[in-house]
Amino acid sequence: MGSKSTTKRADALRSIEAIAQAAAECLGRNPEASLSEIARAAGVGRVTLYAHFASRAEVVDAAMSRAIDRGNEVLDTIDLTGDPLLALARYIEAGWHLVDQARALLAAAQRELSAGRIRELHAGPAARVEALVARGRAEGAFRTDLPVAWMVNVLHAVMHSAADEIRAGRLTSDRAADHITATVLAAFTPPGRPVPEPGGGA
Amino acid sequence: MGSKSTTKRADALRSIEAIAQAAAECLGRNPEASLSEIARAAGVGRVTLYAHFASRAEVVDAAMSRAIDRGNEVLDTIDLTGDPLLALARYIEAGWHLVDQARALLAAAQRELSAGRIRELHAGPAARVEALVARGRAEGAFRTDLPVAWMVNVLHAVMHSAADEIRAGRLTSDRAADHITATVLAAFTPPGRPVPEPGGGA
DNA sequence: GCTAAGTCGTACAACGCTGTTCAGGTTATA
DNA sequence: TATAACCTGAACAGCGTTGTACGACTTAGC
Repeated sequence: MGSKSTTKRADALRSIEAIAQAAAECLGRNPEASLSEIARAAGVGRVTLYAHFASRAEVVDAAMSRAIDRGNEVLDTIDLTGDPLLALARYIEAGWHLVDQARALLAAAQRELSAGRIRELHAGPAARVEALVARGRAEGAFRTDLPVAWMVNVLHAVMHSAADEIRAGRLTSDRAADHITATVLAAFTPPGRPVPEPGGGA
Repeated sequence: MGSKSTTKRADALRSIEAIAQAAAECLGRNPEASLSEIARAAGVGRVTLYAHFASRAEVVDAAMSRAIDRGNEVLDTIDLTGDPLLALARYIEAGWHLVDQARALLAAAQRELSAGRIRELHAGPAARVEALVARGRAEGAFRTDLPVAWMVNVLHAVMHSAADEIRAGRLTSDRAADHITATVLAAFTPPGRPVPEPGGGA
């Protein structure tokens, strides 16, 4: 069943895409954005939105899925092998603003979607970062006196913190990655070992 | 004018206090808590709430002021002099959960109050922490290759992160302060210098 | 060019929240 | 104990949101 339902008009597919994209943008800015706002941002009537998505939850789910996919695409282009310090620096450089947009979206999702669905969506990208941290610990590059989950959380917390600073006008976008990297690499350094010099390495 | 209005019944003062306290609690849990919810939590009728506060904004302001006052009281009991590392550890130990409750409250305030009013309320406590960080830098205990504002932000971000982890059930409350301290002290260590051993010091 | 799929604006009902009014009951305070 | 201050529930208007229904228009696809 469902093999013939592929008969969607190109017109409709374009609308669905526009809505999902607008939803990701609007909810990324404000987790409480209304469906009217999203429809308007998509250049589509509010009724049209309801023609494709039965409820608000479905719209949020679509936006979330879209953002996760985008994130996975970006993550795929990053080399997370080799020296864990450099790998982490590459991850931060490429992903900090992407991770930030996902946060507000996540806030919307947490009110609209089931906890299981959220875990299901979030699991993929999270696993890769966890693996990187775990490898860094195993190779002696990162400290092991704190849980992996805690370290991953710190990493993301500092990324979000940078986004907040930018929104507040206290930090410029081009310096964000350097600040985050310097901070996190120091936080991850094993006790007793010297903190790496920023920009120094290789 | 207004000199005779001191004639408030003890009854009324108790209600106002109960409402402010309930508001701080409810908004601390959920920034979108309705006034009905707050009134119910205060054990007071919704109309009574409007008898004392003209608008939602006034309730939020009262809750925020209350939380700030409480924070200042706690901060006053903490010795922020001496070794900056130990002072920072003392600050974290005493204030991390207090700072966390203030966050959700701040989120409510940012939607209801003017930016100026928020700065006015927030300035006091923020200044003390900034001073501590600045002193630590001047004495060579903390790194100086990152802005003070950024370091303060990192400190708070990691505190909030701990609160999130507790809510998610991945961290127990009694270990939070140790994790935060170990992480932040490492993040603040000047490049090239060894990160302090957790619990080591004095 | 015909037809069905898609879109549009308007309008509707239902809901929850805010803020106000009113009439009647309770309690502090002098 | 008298009285004014206080508290209360119920009820109302106004607003924005969600979700649905309708009739008319436009467009994709054969």
